[in-house]
Amino acid sequence: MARQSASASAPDAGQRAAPRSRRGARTRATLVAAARAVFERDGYLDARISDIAKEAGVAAGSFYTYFDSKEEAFAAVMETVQEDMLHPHVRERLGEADAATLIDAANREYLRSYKRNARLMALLEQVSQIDEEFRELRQKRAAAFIARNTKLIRELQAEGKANPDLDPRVTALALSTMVSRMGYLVFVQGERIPFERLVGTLNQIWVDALGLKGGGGSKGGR
Amino acid sequence: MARQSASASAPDAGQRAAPRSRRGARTRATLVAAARAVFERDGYLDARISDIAKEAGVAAGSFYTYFDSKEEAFAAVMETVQEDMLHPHVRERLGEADAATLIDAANREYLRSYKRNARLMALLEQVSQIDEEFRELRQKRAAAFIARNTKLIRELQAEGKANPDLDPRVTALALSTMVSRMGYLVFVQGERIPFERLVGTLNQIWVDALGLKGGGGSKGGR
Amino acid sequence: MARQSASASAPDAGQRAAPRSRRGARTRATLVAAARAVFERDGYLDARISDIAKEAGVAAGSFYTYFDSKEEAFAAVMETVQEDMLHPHVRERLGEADAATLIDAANREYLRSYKRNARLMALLEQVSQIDEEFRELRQKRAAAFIARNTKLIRELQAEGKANPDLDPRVTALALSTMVSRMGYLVFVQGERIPFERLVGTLNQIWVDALGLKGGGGSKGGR
Amino acid sequence: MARQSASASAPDAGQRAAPRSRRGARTRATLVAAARAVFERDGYLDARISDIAKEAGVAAGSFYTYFDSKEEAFAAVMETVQEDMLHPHVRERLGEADAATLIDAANREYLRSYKRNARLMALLEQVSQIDEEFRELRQKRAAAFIARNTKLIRELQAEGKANPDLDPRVTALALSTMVSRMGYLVFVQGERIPFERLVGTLNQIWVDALGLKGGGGSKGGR
DNA sequence: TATGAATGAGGATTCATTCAT
DNA sequence: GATGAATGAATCCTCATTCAT
Repeated sequence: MARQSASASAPDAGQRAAPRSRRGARTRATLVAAARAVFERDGYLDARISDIAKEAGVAAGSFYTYFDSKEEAFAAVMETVQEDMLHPHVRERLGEADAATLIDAANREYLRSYKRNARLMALLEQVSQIDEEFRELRQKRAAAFIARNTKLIRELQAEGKANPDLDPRVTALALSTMVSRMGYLVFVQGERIPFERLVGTLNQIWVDALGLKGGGGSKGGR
Repeated sequence: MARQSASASAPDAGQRAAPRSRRGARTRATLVAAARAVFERDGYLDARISDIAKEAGVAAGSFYTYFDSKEEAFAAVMETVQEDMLHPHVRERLGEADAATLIDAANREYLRSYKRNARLMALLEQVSQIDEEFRELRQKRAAAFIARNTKLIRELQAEGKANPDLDPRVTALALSTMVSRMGYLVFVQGERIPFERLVGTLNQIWVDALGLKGGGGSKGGR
Repeated sequence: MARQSASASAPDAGQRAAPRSRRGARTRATLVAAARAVFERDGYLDARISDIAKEAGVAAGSFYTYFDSKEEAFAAVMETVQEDMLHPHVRERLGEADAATLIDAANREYLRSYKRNARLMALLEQVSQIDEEFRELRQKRAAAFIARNTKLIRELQAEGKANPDLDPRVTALALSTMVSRMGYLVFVQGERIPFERLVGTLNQIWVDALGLKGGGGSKGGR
Repeated sequence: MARQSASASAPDAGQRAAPRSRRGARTRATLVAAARAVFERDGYLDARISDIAKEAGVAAGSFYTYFDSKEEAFAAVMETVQEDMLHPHVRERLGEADAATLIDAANREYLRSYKRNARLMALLEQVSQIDEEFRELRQKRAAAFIARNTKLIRELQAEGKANPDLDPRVTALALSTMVSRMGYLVFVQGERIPFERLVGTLNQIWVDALGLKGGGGSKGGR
């Protein structure tokens, strides 16, 4: 699994030069935090630049010292969670665990971080529907997950552990999308499903869909 | 399965009285068609009332003879596809077919109509991120599907045909969401998957996830 | 001398459609008059759209019903004086007068209309230094004069009445420019020269420079 | 002809004290050069203080160590060409040459320096239309030329070499203005006239307009 | 002197909605 | 019903100038 630097998938074309003084860096950070607060409170569309500045306690014009536009400020906010959303490195941590364990860890990890950053995920979902650039950003991120899972399915098939009839890419797409969307439904839309039941059911669907043989069916929301 | 009148799930608070004259009805229809065209062309946010009026060949003010707002016009547009999106009554048509056949028919039907109305589905997705009212509309629609599928799973479990360990509702949610989201990915986002492979793979995941016994596994994107 | 329609040399690309109602036409005219007043009072750069609207007694936004920008409003103002500035048709009026008489009439006419429209000419001069589009407009206008005078000199040379050694175009340029610039100095900059002395001196320079033979040297600021 | 110190005609009210340190003098010079470059590149109106500072490689605030405003910086730029634009002292150099020779030398000299400093002359022309102060500066400069030429015409008339009927001042104004404006047309506006033809034609007009007797008519754009 | 961040006044512009004809 | 003009609230954004370090 290739490591991806957080900044690689961020749209950073046209970003302002970093502040040159310590004071500037501080102000910029304040603005990013303020932007996050305002975005989460008002939503992307209703967030006004002047409110972000006010929230940060700076003059309206100072916003433009650091960002050219609301989009750029939003991108800066998203960068602050890149690290947390990207991660799992599940495999490295688990070593040579069996497939079901791996899947459980990945789903669990993913949904946990979805929960942690639910408001921002909701925002990204919203902004993706509004701004082409962020639609692409989101897609690129998703693509990384899909690619990883496609590879996983291929390997399991090669090892004779998973149903060889499946199209690895389409299956990975469907199952990944399912997990991601359930995160949205539960943590953003407020669909009431206990965390363990959520993870367990999704794990089970993965395991059954892949037709995993051997290994522990011990997980699952049963 | 209860029939739902098309208007039942539409937000109809504040809707204007229907036009009384024949001319009025014609103008209203023209405006709805124009609204659809403009929404599909420019997206919801960038669609201007004046553009809709222009597209319809009427004066800007005339828009307000029939709608109070952009939202209302959008609702009117969505109503025109209700019938097509609401659908399948698969069961009625198929009679007592086996579960796999039923599932195939339902998924196939759903994805076909998704494809047919892709641009509007994209719009609904967009508007749902912007307007609370339409978020609810979409959720209500989805709820109808989920309820139906929950019931289906319960019945299959009762008949001993499906894995009794599954939580019927969570499973229905996950699998339905998966199908719906794949429709979005393929027909809106442009993810390139051949139709039969798409349907086949999704069917297969349903069948495997439910642990269906007996009946035809003949379908499937293999 | 070819007739030129007033609109031919005006930059009308991108102009708004003409008002469709009588009321609209009235408001537009009011705005043009207000724009002229504000431009003359404050100069082009300091004229604010909102002041023009206020002067016209309409809401700020109404300006944009008729013009897209300050430039367009200025163009509309200039069009109202096109007719007056373009004209002379001196020759038609005078018939076959001798050259000196013709020159006197042309210069006299030109300077009179310069005086009448001095404030607008000053504005055009200013705007020409600021806006490329109007620089070209002014140049095109000047070119019409130059062309006419070039032709006049050629004809006089052909008839043996003017110094054949002169380059007709360069001479026409120099002499025309001289008249035009003197108009600016006297009527805009406020250089104090009595009108008759101004016209007389310029006529004399034309006559002497062209080396006109025969005909009346009776004019001249002597 | 009275010598004029370069600074005499510059608006020096409010000018900052000269830099005291050697470093200061260097920075100031850098800023003046940068200002010239930016003015010539962007025009006066579009030139931003911050761009001048950037061009000079100093912080924005440093600009204000040396100038109070854009106007003052522009004045400083103009001062650097004063010497070159201020003229010829033709007479001193030529001694008692005849009038035609004198005129040729003056026009030639003037147009040459106009060509050399065309971009700055264009700027001065532009700024004169924008800033009262510089309008006056330009007028004062022109006045010096006019005065000199008025005097020249008077002397020629007194010596019986020039047409005694001419109003010396108006004639000087018209002829000087003509030369200056032709410089603008050719070197700024890009009117295509070969230098010798330009000078020759203008000389000829001067000679003919003054009715110069005796001396060489050898010059002229023939 | 130099730095570069912070300030904030000031106008442009858009468009949903109203309304007189 | 239809018209299309009029309204004006609501932000955006720029950039000269100041000032703490």
